[in-house]
Amino acid sequence: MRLTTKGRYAVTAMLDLSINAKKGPVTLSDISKRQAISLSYLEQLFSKLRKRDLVTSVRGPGGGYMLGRKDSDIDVAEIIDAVSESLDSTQCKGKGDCHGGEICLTHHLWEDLSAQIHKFLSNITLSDLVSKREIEQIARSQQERMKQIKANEAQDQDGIQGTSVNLERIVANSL
Amino acid sequence: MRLTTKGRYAVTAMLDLSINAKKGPVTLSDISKRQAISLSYLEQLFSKLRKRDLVTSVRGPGGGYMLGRKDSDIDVAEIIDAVSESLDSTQCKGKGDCHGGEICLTHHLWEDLSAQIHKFLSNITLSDLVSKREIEQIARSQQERMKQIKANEAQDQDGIQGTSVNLERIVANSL
DNA sequence: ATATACTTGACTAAAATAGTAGGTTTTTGC
DNA sequence: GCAAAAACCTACTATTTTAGTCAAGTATAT
Repeated sequence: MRLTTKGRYAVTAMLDLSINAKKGPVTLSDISKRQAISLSYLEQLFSKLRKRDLVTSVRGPGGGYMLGRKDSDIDVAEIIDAVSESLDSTQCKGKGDCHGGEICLTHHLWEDLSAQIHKFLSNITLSDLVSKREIEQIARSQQERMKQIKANEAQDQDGIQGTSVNLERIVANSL
Repeated sequence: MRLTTKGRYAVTAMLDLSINAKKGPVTLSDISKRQAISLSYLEQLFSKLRKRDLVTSVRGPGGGYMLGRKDSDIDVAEIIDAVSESLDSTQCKGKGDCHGGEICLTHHLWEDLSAQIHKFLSNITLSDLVSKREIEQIARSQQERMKQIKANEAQDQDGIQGTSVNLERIVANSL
């Protein structure tokens, strides 16, 4: 288990989906604008999320991404695991031995620790997050702005980023 | 709170101190050999640990580092905090507002999450870790080897690393 | 005095993170 | 059928963080 900004990006994007994809697929382009995450980076992340069936995709015009399951069935740990690199358990994988047969020193400890952090994060679902009142309020105001943005596509991007609430940045400073 | 290899290195080194510095200071050079962490990287880490008074240093011949407090008073969270980069709370630092006065979206959630992970790690002390029986056993066999190493300093380093139990590597694959 | 060992700063190398660019499918609507 | 919208895919680049190296100090026990 590794906690870095990558996982936060992923959780933020999934949160955005959870809020905005209730009535149909949402494009990465929209998420990119709302959360100020680069489109291609989102593509990379969603490729991994799709492989774990955390999201489903619809191709073609009007397409986009939706949650792969109910938001109450998707937990934070799953999302972070999906986008984080391989767990890199090069040695002593659960066998309790390593380094020439000697007992694995702090192995059990860190396994415990890791397991407990994982368990903690796996008890928090997307729906837990979304159900916070303030989140929905701000999400609504973002949807309002998206309409304006779409109505006036020619507008410069600085304006969009300057006024749009930035889920990612909010998330970034806490974990 | 950020969980990366850096924090694991630091915790591993502190564990080594906790085990080996009971009767006097331990040099970074010894830790470097036992845990296969580069001396200079240890120097960087211990500089930060010293600033937080997690370790004390003794200069001159026979000097080295010791724990700054009882191992039962040093927790994992403190160690990770000490070596990890600034918490980077560029915005909405506890004020609950950001982005032009709008309510901070997922701020409270992640603050909670971070706080709970932190709390979890702060409940695990070095002495908790050291008290695991296997750890002490293997530590003793490491001390035996150190004697041999010191008795025959001219020996090549590959031999040392090849036979020495590598605390760091054991730790690395679990979190 | 002098060897030991901490201390500091500047520098380099490798890895992970983040972003760019350019394409190819697939699907919809005209 | 065709054009546009969107996912999908591959390769490349830039930035940041980690990790390690080097060299010149400073303090201190013997």
